[in-house]
Amino acid sequence: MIKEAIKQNESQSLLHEAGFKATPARLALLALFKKTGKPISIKYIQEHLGTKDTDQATVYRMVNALEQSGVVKYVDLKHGHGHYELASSSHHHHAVCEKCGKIQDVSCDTKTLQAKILKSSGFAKINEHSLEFFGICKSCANKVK
Amino acid sequence: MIKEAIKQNESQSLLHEAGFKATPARLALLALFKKTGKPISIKYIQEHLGTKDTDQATVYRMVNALEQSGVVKYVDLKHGHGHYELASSSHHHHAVCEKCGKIQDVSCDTKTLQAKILKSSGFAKINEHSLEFFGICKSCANKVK
DNA sequence: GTATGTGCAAATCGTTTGCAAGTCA
DNA sequence: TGACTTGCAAACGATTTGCACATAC
Repeated sequence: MIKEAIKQNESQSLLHEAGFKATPARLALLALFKKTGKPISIKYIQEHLGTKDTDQATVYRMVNALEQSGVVKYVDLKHGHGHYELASSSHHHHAVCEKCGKIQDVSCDTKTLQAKILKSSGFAKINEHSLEFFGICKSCANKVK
Repeated sequence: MIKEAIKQNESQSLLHEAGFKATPARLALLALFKKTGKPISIKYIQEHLGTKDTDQATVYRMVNALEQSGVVKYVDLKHGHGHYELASSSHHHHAVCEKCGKIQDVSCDTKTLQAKILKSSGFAKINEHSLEFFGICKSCANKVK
């Protein structure tokens, strides 16, 4: 598949540019991130990486390395463990359904928000912020009557 | 001290209303929350509860119980472990200095924010949100030149 | 007196690390 | 070849749990 080949090359370059070797596990990880498009857990990654098991330690190491180089982003969804997603997509946050766990992207006017905080907090610089919403999605609301 | 007595009675009623017994450890915990006024860690709680050591397990149990009854709030400051603060104070968020760990309260227009999200997310209800800022406070910025 | 709360130790969960062996460039 | 990666197992820190004892009401 030409399409697949292109995608793989993209990932390969991405890794090389970040200073990493393009190993099968890493390519599979990036493909998984692209495929799901949502924040996923370490466990989920492990179970969906491919046919052969990739060690937990390796998954953690890959994800941490990619996080430090800015390729992926850590997200805390209050599930007791971390979630990660590709950082490449535009800046956004999440709404998490407390019933079914469904995750919805939510846009965010970063500049306004951070500028406001900068003023009121007395900080010299705001590097980043986390913003997550927790509630009930419509389909769950309907189910429960 | 009359003032102390009043405070203790307040805490006592608070606990009773939430369905808990007013044990010394719990009263001390509430007093500590009131005194510090900032999100604190389990470790900090353990070390500052009073003269005699309170077991870790007890601290966790107290804090979880109080969280479930809505008396305290869990805050994730990306320190690798949870922080807690009294929920009674007005709704606000935090700016955390990545250098010195200083925590600054930040106000937040909850209604506007949640209403906006409600519209754009397609959720039936938003129960809560987390919003934390990470940056460099002024005194750290000055130190580093 | 009885339901709750506590201390202690062991268990569990998520995550990190040391080291020897394997792989990409 | 040589630096970077991986697997495995052990270590680790945060949090939870089982159980016998202690305490608030």
